[in-house]
Amino acid sequence: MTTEEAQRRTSGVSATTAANTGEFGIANPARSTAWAGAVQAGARVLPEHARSHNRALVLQALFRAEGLSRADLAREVGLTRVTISDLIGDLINENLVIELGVRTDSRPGKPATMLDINRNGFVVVGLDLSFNSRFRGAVTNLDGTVLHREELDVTGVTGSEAVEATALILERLVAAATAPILGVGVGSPGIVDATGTVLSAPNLGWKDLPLQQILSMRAQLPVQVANDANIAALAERTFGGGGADMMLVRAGRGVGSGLIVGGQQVYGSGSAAGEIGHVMVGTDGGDICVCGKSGCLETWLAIPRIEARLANATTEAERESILREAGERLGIATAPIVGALNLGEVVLSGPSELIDGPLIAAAADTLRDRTMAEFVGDLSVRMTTLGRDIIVLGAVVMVLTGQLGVY
Amino acid sequence: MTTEEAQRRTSGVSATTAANTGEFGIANPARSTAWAGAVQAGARVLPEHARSHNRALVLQALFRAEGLSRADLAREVGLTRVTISDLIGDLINENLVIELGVRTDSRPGKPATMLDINRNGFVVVGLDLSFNSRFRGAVTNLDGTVLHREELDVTGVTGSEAVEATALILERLVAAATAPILGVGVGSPGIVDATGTVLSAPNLGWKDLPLQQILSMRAQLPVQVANDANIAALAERTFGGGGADMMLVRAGRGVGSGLIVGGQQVYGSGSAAGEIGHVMVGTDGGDICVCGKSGCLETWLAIPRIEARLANATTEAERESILREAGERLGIATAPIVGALNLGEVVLSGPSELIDGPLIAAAADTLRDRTMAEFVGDLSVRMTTLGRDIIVLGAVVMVLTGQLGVY
DNA sequence: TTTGTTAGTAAAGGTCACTAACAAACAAAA
DNA sequence: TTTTGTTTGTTAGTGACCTTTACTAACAAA
Repeated sequence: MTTEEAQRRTSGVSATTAANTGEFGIANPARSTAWAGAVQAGARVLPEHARSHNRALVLQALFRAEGLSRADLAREVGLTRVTISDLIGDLINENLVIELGVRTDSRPGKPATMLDINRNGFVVVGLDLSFNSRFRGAVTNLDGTVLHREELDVTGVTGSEAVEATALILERLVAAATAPILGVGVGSPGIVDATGTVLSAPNLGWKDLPLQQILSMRAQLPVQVANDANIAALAERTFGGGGADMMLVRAGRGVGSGLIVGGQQVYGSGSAAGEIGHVMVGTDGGDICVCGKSGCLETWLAIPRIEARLANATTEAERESILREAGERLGIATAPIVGALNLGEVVLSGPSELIDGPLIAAAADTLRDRTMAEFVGDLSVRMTTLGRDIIVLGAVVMVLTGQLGVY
Repeated sequence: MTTEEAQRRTSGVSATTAANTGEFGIANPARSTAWAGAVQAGARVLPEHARSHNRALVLQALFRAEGLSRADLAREVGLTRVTISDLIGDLINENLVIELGVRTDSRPGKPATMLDINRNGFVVVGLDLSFNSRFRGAVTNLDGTVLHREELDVTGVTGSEAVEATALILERLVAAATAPILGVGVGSPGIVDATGTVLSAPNLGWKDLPLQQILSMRAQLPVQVANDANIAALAERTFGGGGADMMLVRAGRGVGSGLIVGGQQVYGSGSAAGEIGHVMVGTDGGDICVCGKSGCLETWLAIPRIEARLANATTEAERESILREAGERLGIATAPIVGALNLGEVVLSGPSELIDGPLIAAAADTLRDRTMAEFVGDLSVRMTTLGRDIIVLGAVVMVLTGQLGVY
């Protein structure tokens, strides 16, 4: 690896950069500048943690509204101009923030120096392993704007071959990066624990696979791995305008979901939050599922199942009835969740030609019928606006949160 | 009010005590020493916030394991002995911590001075407004040990009369306090927002009632109000051995629940989290509910409904069948919630002669049948161990959390 | 008596954000 | 044009906080 490559491949954020350019060195540990990182259950807090929290706040403010001056930030965040200047000084040194020049509009006082996140100074790599037959990945800037895409056919590929395929597409993406890589985010199907170990992903034949560790060693970069539907919820929250109490349901080969409760991602007692595909819906039977039960949500909502039913439909009315039934079943299954968590939003992700129409309308109707209007009156049931990139974007959010504390 | 009374009634925790003894002064604002309080969305963090967080950690450690020395605390919390000594100095000055004497067991080195929370130095007042015909309340020490109880018949009492009744029982409890009162916690039925305003409590005829503000003014004490089932979940978490991902379902006149997700209480987008009584269960109809729908969870699980059905049962088998059906319906309704949140525990609260038996067994069976064993394999479905005091204890937890940051 | 260990305190040092004060740069009024 | 007032960003000094280092007190074991 040449020096330039090392330069490009290694995030310049950490002060330990120089030590990490060796091919077999240890990758940068994920910097938990997010406050949440410091305040995990029963962790002491030092002034330096306050500093990283405030630093993350500044970055967040710059993320959300571009074109802020130091004084603007001071007002926004609540710190003094002095402290903001100090923090911004650090951030500029780390090349995370840049000065855009003086504010042009005419008003009294010294003209302000406009600042912004260095949106193109770093890139993020996002990987989507959720499709059955192909892995997808992208290089994005810090905005989530896709700069480069890669796809890889993985039909029938499982086990360690699938790991190799993941490493291969990651390698290609890393090679395509035009700026230092802040980190790598991976959305994997199955159950993924907090350490990025895939506890179980039947489709890929993975069990207790420490994917984060493997990829991090290979790429010499900070890597974060999480469940695909879960990070889709993250993406919707950050880039799709999702609220603080939200559920994202993803219909594909199977059915999964991700939950944001009180602004926080839900992980669950066994890292299996969102796994609603094999919850039985209703009390009137249903088709047999691969899991052995009858009438699982997946038998109603999985895309192959819907397509199979639609294949027998001859009229438009039949087609609509099939889609409405799928939506109804989704409504029946999610009504207790929406009620118990008092969710404000249910967002759907999947092929829009099937989902965005009678299905989603029926789901909304059913949800309203089966819950108390007083509690869920302003419930919004809608399609995601992020389309097929939602997993990749979720991976980006994961990296931004993990490395910069931005969310 | 005499000086002694003022002394007793006012928490000695705050440095502003002297200013708050006036009959019509403003009560101590709730001290948010908890870190969560300081780190609400987008709040800057100063070194002093770190201090209060660490202080709360020390208090928590002392709460959980009594008989710790300063050096033990240093090891436990991760701060140095010097810092712990400093924090403990403050806490002893505020009478929140006491020295128990030197450790007696024989080991090398200087014998340690044992410390403990001053468990009887302060009391907490808890109020339970959840019963239809009577308000209940208790004075407890910081352990949650009940020192004194009060009950008040409120059959048919609603609206402002119910507020007066609440104030009356609170007054009696305050008069019975034998130590400075740390704060007052109130568990109210209905929907209660973060400011302690009862947005809606049909049974009591309350709507947009700022109960926390009213009681706080009357009693000149910090008051916190929340939904009854929600704080029951808090109680179960702190005093009942509940885990970090847990649901507590409370069957009474109606059906409510409280959720702990990732160790945090769930509030919901409209402060209505846990309201599952009027979620429809199954797809095969059911009795008409007061809300107009058919087959709401309440029509299956509310105690009056169960009792009405049992009145017609002649044999033990019939009785058991009725209870099993109620449990099944509970299982059907909660299965999607347990699956989506990957809960580790479902705890029931209510009259144990009805719930603790076929009902809970059927609920557990149904939950396991309708979810994926792989995800909820170690799901525990059980009765609360806290009995009728659960709401009062929840109120205590709320005060401990709000005033001391302990949870 | 000596040695080693543990508890708690004291002093010094570094980090962090604050207040106060100031120069630079501008608009608008005089 | 000069003066006044406003806004920005920086410098200097202060206080809060936790750490490291160093110390004394008190004990067990050899």
